[in-house]
Amino acid sequence: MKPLTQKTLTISIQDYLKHIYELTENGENASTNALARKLRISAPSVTGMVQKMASAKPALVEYQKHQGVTLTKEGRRAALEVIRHHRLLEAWLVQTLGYSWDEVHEEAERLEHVISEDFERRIAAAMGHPLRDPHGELIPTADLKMPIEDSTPLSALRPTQTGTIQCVKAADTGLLRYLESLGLVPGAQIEVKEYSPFDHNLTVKVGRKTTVLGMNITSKIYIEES
Amino acid sequence: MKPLTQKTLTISIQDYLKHIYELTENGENASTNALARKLRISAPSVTGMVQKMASAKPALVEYQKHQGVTLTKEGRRAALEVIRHHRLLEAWLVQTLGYSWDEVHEEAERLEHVISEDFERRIAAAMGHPLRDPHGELIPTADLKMPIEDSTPLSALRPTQTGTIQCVKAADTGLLRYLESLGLVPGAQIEVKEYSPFDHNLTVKVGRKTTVLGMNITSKIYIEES
DNA sequence: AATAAAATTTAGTTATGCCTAAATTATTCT
DNA sequence: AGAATAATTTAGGCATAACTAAATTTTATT
Repeated sequence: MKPLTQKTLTISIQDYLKHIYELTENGENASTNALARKLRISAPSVTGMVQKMASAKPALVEYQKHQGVTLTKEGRRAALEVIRHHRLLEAWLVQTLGYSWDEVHEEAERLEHVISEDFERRIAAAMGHPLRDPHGELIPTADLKMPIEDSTPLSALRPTQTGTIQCVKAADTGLLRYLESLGLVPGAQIEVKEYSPFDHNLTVKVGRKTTVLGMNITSKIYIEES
Repeated sequence: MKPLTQKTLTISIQDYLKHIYELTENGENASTNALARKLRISAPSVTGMVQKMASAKPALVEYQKHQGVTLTKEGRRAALEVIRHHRLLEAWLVQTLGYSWDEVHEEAERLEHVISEDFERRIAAAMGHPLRDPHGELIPTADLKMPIEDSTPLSALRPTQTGTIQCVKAADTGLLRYLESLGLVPGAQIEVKEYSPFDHNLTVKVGRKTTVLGMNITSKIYIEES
């Protein structure tokens, strides 16, 4: 008996659902292997749990051997509930406790599983039912529909095109701090100056700063064109 | 496979510690049976876990067969940490989200285990480092000392004595609502009118209301005499 | 089409935290 | 003190969610 770990590193069903949702947003099925990588557990563990979630009543996922998983209506609702919690919490932490956008993710990650529906309603109301979180990500509605994102990845823009940053799809603290230092935050005006066909790098101007950005970044920033 | 319960109703070490703290506040050891009743699990389960907590390094409790449990310094710190979280959260939920004092307990019960030290610091600072929660219970300090409670149980007062309600030690929603309807909330002035030696009932006057209270209630209300 | 490589599942194991039933130890009563 | 009762622990078991190693199925290559 050493430090008495307990706190079983068991992954909650909610986390399974959330990650399956993220993997299937593009319409594809999520492979059990991809899920395993994302959840940082072994592939057999995922297969086992996915089989249970599929044979639960009501079923949370659809699953066929070697075909990967998708969410059922039930499963999707549960996933959107967690995502709504997460994003409302991020907004709430920033607005009322002065967290910065690079600090909120971890905290929200833990809180999202334990807040009540009452708590959810109260913070949503207190903030005037926000549509997006501090990164600009859309917040699922109270009736658990995901609004449609109409902005385009920065990576799809070409020189002379301009727009407003709508959303930055990233959770990593270091990256977020870096992007903020460049002014690459939701609401910022951006103009594409140059495009390099070799590596798909874009040279962009934000405020009075000009920066060269790689695909790894431009694919994560979403723009409302103007 | 039915509704897929998961969410192991496993009791966290933090909860064990919190309940042991509550049972040993009066200086006595906590019996494993009393703990079992409080945690609503079987006595053997408690014995097993308590043995682990005692042989963990660092040990969280001291335990000898048939002698019950007490907290070690480590264990007490961990317990006070959770209690501090709980009470700060209750205060914060009331102050910033408009919860009433009878609604906060459950929510705080779940949140207390997942908030970060950073979160704790932020809400404490935002509220100006409150000394008591909405029920008047003392909040352990940031360095994890429990302040000393200097008020007396209402049950110890006798006619003509007066004072201010300092603290109401109750968590039950119904009881709290009832007490609030009688004006029996922290800060209220109270005067003892009559004492019944048979059943120890007290007749008290709060505001312009006069009420007869049984021991079950008077033992839970703490008064600062005046 | 056959074979090699990769992805995925099955089989079997482990650790944990709970349980019930039985055994033991402590306490109370006459 | 001795017997009856109550409190507590030991023993043995079960369920769950993870794991590794082996088997199988799918996909890619020649």
